[in-house]
Amino acid sequence: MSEFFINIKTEYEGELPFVRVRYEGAYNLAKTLDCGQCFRWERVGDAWLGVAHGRLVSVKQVDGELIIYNSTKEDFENIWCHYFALDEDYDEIDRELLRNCQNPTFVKALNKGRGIRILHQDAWESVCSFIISQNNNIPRIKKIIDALSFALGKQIDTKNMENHGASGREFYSFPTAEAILNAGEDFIFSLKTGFRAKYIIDAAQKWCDGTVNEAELKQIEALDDALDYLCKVKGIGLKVASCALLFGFERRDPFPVDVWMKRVLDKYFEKDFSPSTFGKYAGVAQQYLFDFERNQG
DNA sequence: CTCCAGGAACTCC
DNA sequence: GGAGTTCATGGA
Repeated sequence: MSEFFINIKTEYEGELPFVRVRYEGAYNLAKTLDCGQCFRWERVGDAWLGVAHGRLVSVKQVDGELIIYNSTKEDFENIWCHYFALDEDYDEIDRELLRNCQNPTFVKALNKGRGIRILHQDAWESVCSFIISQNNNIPRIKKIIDALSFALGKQIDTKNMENHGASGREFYSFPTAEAILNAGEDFIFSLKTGFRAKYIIDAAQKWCDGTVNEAELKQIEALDDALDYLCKVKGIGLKVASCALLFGFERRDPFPVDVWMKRVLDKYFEKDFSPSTFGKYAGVAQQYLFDFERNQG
């Protein structure tokens, strides 16, 4: 995969390292970071500032390139190339989806949504974030995740990032399961998590004691088995499990069905349509349809 | 005031 | 095994 980007080199803006990446195929950074799959990015001018995998970076898209500030060539190869899905061939993914489904609304959604990519987020962060997402709206999900991170995460150095929106601010990594478990349910509840506090604690408990093991879960091939595995956690049902697997466990076959997706399927698809029709990239199709129903329809 | 938000557990039948 | 209710919170 790194041969795609063989010519990437670390450049500097003052003492701030950055990389410039010419990507292959369609890429829509704004939609990718603002389509509801992630909750820790904010727009700063023409760039996006955010924390992922315990690091603070600023990203912008310009003339067929992504520029990632506060990243060296090594960070790019080890973290950001995969995180931003720059190592995947979305032209091929789109072709595969269109081979499997010619529903006119889906074709329209794909054409409008082309460039959305599914990030590769941290597994625990995905599990926890989508527990918080249940019966909640995106602005408030972000608030709660910020509060959790501020209270229990590790502070991140903002050195050299002052000119990218970090001036006078503090940034924190997403807290580990251990940190959340140690904080206790009452504290988690005090961060306005509501009825989800006990679910977050149960997830942290099972993550820490090995009942839910990231490596083990990633080994499971059958989607239904992986969903069942995550549903061992109280507060994780089919939809949250699907999101967590899609966004945090390297899978592209889960198809999360939420209130928006129910509307789409109800309005534009035949009654007995199964999302498995989309095949191994069903999750990408879901993102196109989600974007279509929320922002285009 | 009511309704809703990237739902899931619980309680009935 | 479905249908209805409940759960915190905040914004529209």
